[in-house]
Amino acid sequence: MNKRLPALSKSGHKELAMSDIASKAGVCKATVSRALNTPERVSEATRNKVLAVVSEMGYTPNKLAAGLRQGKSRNIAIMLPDITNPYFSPVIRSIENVAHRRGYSVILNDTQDNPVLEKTFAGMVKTRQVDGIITNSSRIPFDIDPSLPVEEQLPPLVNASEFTEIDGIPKVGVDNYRIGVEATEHLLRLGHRQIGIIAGPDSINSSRLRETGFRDAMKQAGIPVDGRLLYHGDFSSQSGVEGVHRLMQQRNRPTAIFCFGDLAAIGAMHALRELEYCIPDDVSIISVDGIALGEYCAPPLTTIAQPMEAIGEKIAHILLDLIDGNRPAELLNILPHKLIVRKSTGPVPQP
Amino acid sequence: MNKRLPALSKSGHKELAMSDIASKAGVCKATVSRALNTPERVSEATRNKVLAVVSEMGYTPNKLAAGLRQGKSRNIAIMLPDITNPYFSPVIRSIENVAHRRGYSVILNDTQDNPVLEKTFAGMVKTRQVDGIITNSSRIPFDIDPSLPVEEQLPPLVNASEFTEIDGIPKVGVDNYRIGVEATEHLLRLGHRQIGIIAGPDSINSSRLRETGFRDAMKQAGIPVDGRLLYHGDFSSQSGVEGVHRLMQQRNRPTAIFCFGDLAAIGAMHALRELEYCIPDDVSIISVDGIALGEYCAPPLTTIAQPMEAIGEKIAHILLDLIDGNRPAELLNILPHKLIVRKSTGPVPQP
DNA sequence: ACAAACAATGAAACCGATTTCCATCACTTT
DNA sequence: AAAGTGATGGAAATCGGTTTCATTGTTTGT
Repeated sequence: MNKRLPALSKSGHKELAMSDIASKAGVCKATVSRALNTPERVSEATRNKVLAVVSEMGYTPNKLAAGLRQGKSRNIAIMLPDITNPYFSPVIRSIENVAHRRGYSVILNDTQDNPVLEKTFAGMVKTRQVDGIITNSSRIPFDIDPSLPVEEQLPPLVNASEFTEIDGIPKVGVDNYRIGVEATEHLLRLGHRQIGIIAGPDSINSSRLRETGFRDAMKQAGIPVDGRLLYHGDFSSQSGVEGVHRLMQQRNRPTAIFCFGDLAAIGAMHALRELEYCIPDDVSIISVDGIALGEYCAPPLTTIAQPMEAIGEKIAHILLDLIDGNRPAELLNILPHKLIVRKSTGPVPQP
Repeated sequence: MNKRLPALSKSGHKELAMSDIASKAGVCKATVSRALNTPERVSEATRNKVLAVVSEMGYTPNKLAAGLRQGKSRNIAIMLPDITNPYFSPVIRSIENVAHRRGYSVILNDTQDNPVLEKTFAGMVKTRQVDGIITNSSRIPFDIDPSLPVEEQLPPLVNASEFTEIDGIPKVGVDNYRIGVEATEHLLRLGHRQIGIIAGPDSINSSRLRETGFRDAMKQAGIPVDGRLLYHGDFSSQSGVEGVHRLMQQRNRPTAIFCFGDLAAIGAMHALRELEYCIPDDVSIISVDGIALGEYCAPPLTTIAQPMEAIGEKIAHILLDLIDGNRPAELLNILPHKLIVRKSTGPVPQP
């Protein structure tokens, strides 16, 4: 039927191969490869000749071929539960920046927090499509045999933001327990005693840790925690709305709400405004993340900011070091968070 | 010095190759390949035997090798000016979804709107790292010879959101002129006569088009456009703040502002609140994009929403079709936008 | 019953780089 | 002057698949 065409590109000519450069320059392929990759191993004269031909003909080596030979794709993958959460954007951006500087490209995987998809994407390292993986999940998408050392069973892997319990895996993130404590302490300092939380799912580590920090800070201050003031959402704005509805209908209404993510806080503030509560005069709101938009909320959001850029850079460097065969100096990398006090928190209302 | 180790993986064993499966199954490589890729070309008995060995040994083919032979990486790249803009997230997510369903992975490139970086990333198609590219820019990062047909000079490429003037390139986006017209008409319908705009850079096509739509709608209504009510920012929230400062200090203050992006609108609303203007009682705000957060603004943002998911899907399908050698039915794909009226626009204030 | 068509599979070429191994050749060194 | 050293670069192996081509055995058609 349809005659098979020779493997030509659309424009009708085959892509240049290294052998074309070699013959044009009157050397062999190996020399071209050396001139390009290890210039010091080739005489200056030859190198210049080769390089001239290369740029004259506009040659670019085929990375798939190089990758096949070297067993490296020079790609890394980043798996995230939800690319729509603005928390991730700056992290991704700095990962991408570092990767690019170090000669790697970044493949993005939105897993929707779905373990099946996580496993699928994790397969990309077996297929050599990527050399390493960044996960933002408390699950790691590989089966490990607990009787053997973890490092020997895993590909280059960095666990970011959300930590697995498994040891031996490099982790980069913040101290969620301290964040929980400090957010609560900020509210306590302002005189709040009825404090509600809009947490994340209990299955999520960072959420549990923040909650523990909250409880410990409350206990420290000698204030009993009212279980009805604890709402578990999913970090979304919508869950912030629902959390406020739930919390504000309690007899013992909170005068302050600690949201476990800026997105939820934005939803919470929206719901409070709709219910005609004033922020912070009736209810204070504090949250965690430090997304750029927090500054433009009504009122501007008090939040504990995570150093997203620094996190991204650290993640990328550790992963690429791992790929280069270098274990990181520290397995657990906790980066400093920072309380940013804006207008959404204020003194407890006088009754 | 350091003895070169044999090419073993960390866990001390070489990755399985197709030949291992072949010998274990008592067939040749070609048959394994066929059993995996074109099962109908292999007898049922052989196929089952091969598949059994494959799953028993946990074999996954090396995609770099396949890619090299086929001249395809099964990766696509998406270049964006700023991954931090929440407009892009849903677009990326649906591109990624479609790509995944069709067997492709997505490489992300944050170009920071930098033409040099754009060219660098565009090089990924020459190196065979990706099979096609999605650009969100009015520049295309390839040199084209105007005397030759465009299609023959370019790799599979889809131009999204921001269009180049060059014909012959598949484009997916919205009708920015109509968006400009309709946003303006909405304000006119509410009785506004002094309308300001916080536009994007004049170098950006979509911004110019929206501005033209705005001007035409004004002319249609017989209202002269006051040049001092036209502010050109960069779509950022900060530029929204600055735009408001500029616009509200004019003698002829606007009673409504049309922002060319939700992020800018959020900044604008923030600045208005700080200056103690009421929205929409003193000033109405309308914008374009339809990011999720618009619903949670104070007040909720009236905006002309772009169908981000649909855009992403269309982009991905066209690009992958192009890679498969199929030209799209339409080069210019304009998807329907939708005015979402919320609380940030209202009738013109009575003086 | 015999040619033609077809299905199933193996052998080998191929994709395009990198890397190993080896042969030169020019210098030192003794 | 012989031997050792280092720089240079070519030939060929290699990475791990896919695809072409040839071979064999089995149907089908007349």
